Amino acid sequence: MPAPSRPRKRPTIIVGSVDNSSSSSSSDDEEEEEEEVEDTVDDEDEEKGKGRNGSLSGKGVGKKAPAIIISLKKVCKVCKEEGHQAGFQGANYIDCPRKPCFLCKMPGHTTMSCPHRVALEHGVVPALRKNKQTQLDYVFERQLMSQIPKIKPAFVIPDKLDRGVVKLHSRRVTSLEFHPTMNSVLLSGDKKGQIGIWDYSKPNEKTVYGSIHSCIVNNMKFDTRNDIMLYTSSSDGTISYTDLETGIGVLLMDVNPNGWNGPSTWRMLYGMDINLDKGLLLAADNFGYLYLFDTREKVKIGESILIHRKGSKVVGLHCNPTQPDLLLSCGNDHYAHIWDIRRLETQSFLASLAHGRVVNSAYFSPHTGSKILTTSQDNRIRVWDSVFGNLNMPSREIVHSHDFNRHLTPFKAEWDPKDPSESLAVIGRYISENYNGVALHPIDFIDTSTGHLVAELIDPDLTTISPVNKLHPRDDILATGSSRSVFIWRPGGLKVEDKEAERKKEIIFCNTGKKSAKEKFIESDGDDDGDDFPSKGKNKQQKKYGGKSDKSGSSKSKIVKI
DNA sequence: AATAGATGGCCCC
DNA sequence: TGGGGCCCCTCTAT
Repeated sequence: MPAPSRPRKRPTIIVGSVDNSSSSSSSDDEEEEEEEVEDTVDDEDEEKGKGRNGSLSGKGVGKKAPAIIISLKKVCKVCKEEGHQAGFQGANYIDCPRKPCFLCKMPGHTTMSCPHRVALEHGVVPALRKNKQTQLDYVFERQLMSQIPKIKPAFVIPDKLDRGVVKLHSRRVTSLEFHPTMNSVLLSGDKKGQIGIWDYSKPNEKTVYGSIHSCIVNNMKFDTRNDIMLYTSSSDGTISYTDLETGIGVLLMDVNPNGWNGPSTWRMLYGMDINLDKGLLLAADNFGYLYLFDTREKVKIGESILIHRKGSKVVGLHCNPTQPDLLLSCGNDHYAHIWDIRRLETQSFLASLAHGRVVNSAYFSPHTGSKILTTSQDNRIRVWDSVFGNLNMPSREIVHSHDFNRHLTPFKAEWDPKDPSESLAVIGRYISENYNGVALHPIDFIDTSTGHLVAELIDPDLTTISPVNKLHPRDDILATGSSRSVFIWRPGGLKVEDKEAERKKEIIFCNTGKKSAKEKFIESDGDDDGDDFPSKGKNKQQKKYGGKSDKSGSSKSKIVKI
């Protein structure tokens, strides 16, 4: 894949004419809103003006400098050139036409007209050439793939959902994990290091532990042999092993034993996974190194191993569910690597999967472990159908908007662990769509075997981007982390069990009305059913999306089948 | 109500 | 190979 090229640097900002007679700049005849800014600079301010732009001086020579009027012409905020403007117009975002498409990264069109956005399948791009099938592939397909039924899970079928929301965190949610045995217990980690526990069947059962980590909780894994215990990795450079009933934990590993010596040396732990068969905990840092920990003996094993480009962040680690010797890693060096855990040395990977940009996540498929699903910041989800086949090229690339703004948690396409065909994945979408005058960011269900967008989940009260999503291992339930909120979604029919909590709006369940599946907008309805979300969000939403004030305060959430 | 600031990747030198 | 400047459909606090 050609790496998407960023366009070159643009000329510096035009500060306009230093002319106090005519600030009118002729050709702005088109629109009602003349966005000309006039700024009068007098003597003392001129000093500052000089600092920024030396050319301002010299005009007002000699005596008292005349008032300087700076006029800013209507200019594109992206490329700083005149004649067009980028940004929101109502709930539609207009791209700068000089930039490559924000979705597929190709030049010549904008997101509005991108074929991948218009297409129903939301843009599946086949791999450039078909994987050549080897004998191994045929054996593999006959023995393994034949056992994989082609049944899609039920979750994507209903078009009405119940929803629960809770705001446990004071910073954005960075990780989610369902409890392995207690069906309604969800864990959430945030940017500040706090870990929340929420039993969504008993809305008042919420706990937040604030002193386990001091910054971003990047990963949470249960000790499935003793599932009140939780392993967590954090950007504070530690691995903790915490008793969830008491919140008391053990510090298993600290990769900054010498403390803080500035950001250039501070190690942060991103990827982490547990290898149950081998009694191993694997974690990796932001400088490319892998650490091994013996969970039985509670000791670190050997020295750290460089597994990605030196100095680059290792973002994710995943152990193969069926083959304990296989490890998958991904990182900021644009690669995902497959490793043999028995032979871990720098450059000793079994296979290397190239990506256009940073790889946010790489996962083996949940049952057979034979497929690989990756999410890369080049706005592509990639699927390799067989780890035993040709790994030079992905089997499919799916164009999908998740090239994230730096202030968000990276998007990760997550398998549905219940899907026996190992094809359904969920991932939040970055670019918004205009839903009846409101810009919303859906959560997408994608059939990775075809690239089709199977369903998209929207909710008028979910106005923020939802980069963190997890499907329940057994139930038809989706958990979403969006900004500081945690959402639970499930097919309709839920009984509200706690009227008191509902009244206090600590948790909100809403039962949505049935709508035709093809409709891609939200009905506006009255705010009388008592299920509306705190008004703060709503006001903001109306403001932000430009006073068109379609009353979109409905709390209906729905999955729209395409 | 407007805005700063937190923040990471990437490109250039 | 390291540092500085810039990217620009966020979100929140002031």
